[in-house]
Amino acid sequence: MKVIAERGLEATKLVDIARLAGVTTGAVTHYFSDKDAILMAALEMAYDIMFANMEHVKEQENYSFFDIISTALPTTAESRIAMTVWLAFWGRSIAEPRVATMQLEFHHRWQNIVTQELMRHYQRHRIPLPEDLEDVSQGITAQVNGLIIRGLVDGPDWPTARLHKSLRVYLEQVGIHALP
Amino acid sequence: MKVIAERGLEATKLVDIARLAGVTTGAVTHYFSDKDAILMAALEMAYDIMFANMEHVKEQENYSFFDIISTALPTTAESRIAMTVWLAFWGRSIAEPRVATMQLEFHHRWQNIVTQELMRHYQRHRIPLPEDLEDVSQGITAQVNGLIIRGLVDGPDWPTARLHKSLRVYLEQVGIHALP
DNA sequence: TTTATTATATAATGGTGATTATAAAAAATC
DNA sequence: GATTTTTTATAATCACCATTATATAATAAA
Repeated sequence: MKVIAERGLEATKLVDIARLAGVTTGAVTHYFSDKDAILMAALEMAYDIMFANMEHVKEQENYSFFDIISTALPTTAESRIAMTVWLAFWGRSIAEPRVATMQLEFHHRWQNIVTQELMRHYQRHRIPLPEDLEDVSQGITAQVNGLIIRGLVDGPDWPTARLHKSLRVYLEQVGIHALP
Repeated sequence: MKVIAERGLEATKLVDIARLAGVTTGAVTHYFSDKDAILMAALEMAYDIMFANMEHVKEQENYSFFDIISTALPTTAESRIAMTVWLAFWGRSIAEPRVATMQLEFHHRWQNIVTQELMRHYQRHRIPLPEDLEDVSQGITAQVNGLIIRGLVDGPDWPTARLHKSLRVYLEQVGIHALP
């Protein structure tokens, strides 16, 4: 993940991965069938980290919908790397069906969590569920995806505070306040 | 652009480009300094097409804000190819500063047009400009970017109608109706 | 028409890096 | 302690493809 996030997907060589891990290519190839398997493992790990961060928030007794969603934003060094990997693979999913499948699979998992947490929010605050719950959920995801790109590419212009504010404003516009 | 959109950025060979153009690599290399120059030209062309589409809408006597920004959505074969190229290059902009610079440059150009058209919308409909005009504009861009990704990757699930509806709902949520 | 210039094709070169093979070292099993 | 298995390193191979070079064809200029 570190190599991909630093060098980009195409410039990622096995030697670089090995060197960063403090071993040689022999050690790396011993554990993976081929390079593709390594790259796919990196993508999988990126998503795992994101989901783990969400789970971590859920463990708190009082968390808001915002807290859950904002874990996807590239605001920490760790999540920045993870989301950079995420972004790097979109280009590849154009041509490689296996990558596309994995991206979609994880996407739906994410989408489900968002919808679920959205329902929790409404119920907690005694707000009747909107008819277009699914649409609201999809809209939130689109907004978050857009913000992730901004945060990654336009880093200096989009520090954590701005990303958070932007997301908060959006959620308020669709009637979701930031309270736990 | 066609080759990139079909095969992906990394799998794009000079031979493929030449073949699709009906010539050999000799003809291609004669007009470009190197492969990178070809790829950059493709990215530039993708943006040019998008901007041209916007200009085309502007030429109509009655157009809405929605009409302008919906041109970015991958709803036609042409815009689909253009936006696929756009997506493919995000991954590359991680590591290659020249790509990142170009992407940012074009992004700001796009952002300016959105802000401008947003002002036009408010003025046309005698709505006072909101204080956070810039934020609204940025939010719209984030939403559109997110929808572009969905449309490209989740194609069958996100046909033109759904993309349009989703965008329309978002705009209404931020107080922008779809009338010309 | 002749010559110069440009366009295209074909072929040769060379670098890069994944993959594979072999060997040595380390760890586990007996 | 001996031997098998696993791990890691080093080296060799091999394919791929951008780049360069050379040759031919087409067009323009004289």
